[in-house]
Amino acid sequence: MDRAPRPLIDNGGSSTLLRAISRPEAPCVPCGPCQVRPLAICSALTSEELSSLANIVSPTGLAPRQPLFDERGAATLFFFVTAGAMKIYKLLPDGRRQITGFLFASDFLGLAQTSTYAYSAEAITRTDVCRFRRKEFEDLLDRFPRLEKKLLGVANDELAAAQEQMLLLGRKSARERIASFLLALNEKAARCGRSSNPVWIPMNRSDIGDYLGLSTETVSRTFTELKLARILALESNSKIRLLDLDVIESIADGNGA
Amino acid sequence: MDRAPRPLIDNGGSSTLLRAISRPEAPCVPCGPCQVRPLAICSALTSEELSSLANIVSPTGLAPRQPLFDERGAATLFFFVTAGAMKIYKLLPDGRRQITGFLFASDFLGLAQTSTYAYSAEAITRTDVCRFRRKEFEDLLDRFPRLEKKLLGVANDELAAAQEQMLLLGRKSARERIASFLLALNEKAARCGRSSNPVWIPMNRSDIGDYLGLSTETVSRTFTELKLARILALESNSKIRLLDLDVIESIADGNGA
DNA sequence: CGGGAAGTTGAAGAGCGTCAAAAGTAGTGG
DNA sequence: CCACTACTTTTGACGCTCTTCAACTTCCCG
Repeated sequence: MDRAPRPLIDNGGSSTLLRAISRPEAPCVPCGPCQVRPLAICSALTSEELSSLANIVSPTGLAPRQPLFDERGAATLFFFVTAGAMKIYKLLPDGRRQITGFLFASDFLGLAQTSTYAYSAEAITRTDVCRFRRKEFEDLLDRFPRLEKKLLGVANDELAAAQEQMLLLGRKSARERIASFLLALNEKAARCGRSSNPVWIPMNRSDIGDYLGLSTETVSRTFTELKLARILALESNSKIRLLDLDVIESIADGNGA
Repeated sequence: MDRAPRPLIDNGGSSTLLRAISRPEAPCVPCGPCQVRPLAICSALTSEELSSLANIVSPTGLAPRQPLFDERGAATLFFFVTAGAMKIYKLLPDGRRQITGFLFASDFLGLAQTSTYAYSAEAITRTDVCRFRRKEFEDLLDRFPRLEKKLLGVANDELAAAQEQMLLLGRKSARERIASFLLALNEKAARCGRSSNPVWIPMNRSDIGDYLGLSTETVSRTFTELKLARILALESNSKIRLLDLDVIESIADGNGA
């Protein structure tokens, strides 16, 4: 049943075992050829500052379904995603799950104010991350105020996105949730230089349900419904074309037919 | 019908009219006698730095139901709450509302990365706020890195709280939502030096519903249910005693009977 | 191909929303 | 102080959306 790869970080006990998987193909100056830097907060750094960053980074690869860290685990590391897709989520004791975000190249995760992580993180596809020791990264923040300012800006953007998601979870219908989700995913893809419309949907129906507060069945039924209404087309289960952005937008905002 | 006081800031049109209501009782050095400073981010400042802050602050009073600013209005100002209670919320075009947070003394609001506010803010009770011009406050952040660091910390805490709220909205039952809400409100009151258990509930049932993604009727019914189960007692409609914190906690976490 | 996971579809039921009305509460003015 | 009004809260009846459970189909990878 449990075919998931073992976690990168095992914080189950009191020991803080690190089983880092260094990529063989990782260059000596890891940040040099980085493709996502212009979009990531690293863009706030000069090239000298960047080499300070490069000194403390460990490029790491994750297999699909491989956990990166667990809620309540000691928050000793901090990450940038440079390729692939991840999900972060919280669990209730009985197994109910709320996915609070999907992360793609240029996103970061693991920034905790507390000593433990507030959520779990797991790879969806094959994923590459840049790993930093928390302490070293915080030292860097002290030395490079521009980096800290950028981080504050991103944190604020995420807060705004979280509030938008609360509106979705608290007040939108299943149809409106799906429309909002696809629209947001498509816009983020466009903004971050990934292919948009058709938009890549790396997560499965169960993940989408746990992100939108719906069951997998309702997600599936709603996709079918929108497909029959010729509002969207599934080019494959993981690639969706939005046929009329205006209509989808009006559905997402609650004005839809 | 519309008995709400006029907004403090009118950003309806293109004009940016400021109708600030200076409190007559506001002292010349407004931050000097501030009661909430130890809890607010101002605690990161030395007394010299504090006087720089005091130079640019305008203490302002709000009547119950008085709007402070509106979603999409130009984000020119930034606020600390020093007394009272406020709510921040987002609306859908058809009037559905999601309250994304309740704010009390020592909380701040209005920090936007964009040129416009991402949510509306309105006083629940008579409320006092410290008002800053955004530009001046940002200059202060550049001069006092400790203040910026503190702000980043608070933003991170709020992000964690937002994720907890997503779990609530996406995956918890009405009973679990009410239990989580009362527990969180009680804990925050204790943490911020307000009276806890009985906890002060300044918002009405409709506000609670719009915060928890429920109808007012369901909020009322659930209160009645928990009251009959002798889990909580209403000392008045705005003062609730939690009779068994352990039971309430287990309900909030989804283990409740 | 073949087996297992992921996705879809159907039927039935639960939980919460909606509508409606009663009860409680607060503010106002005689 | 009490009556009048308006709003908030509570309670009840009913219906709808979404969940649950189950069976079936499709997809994917060895």
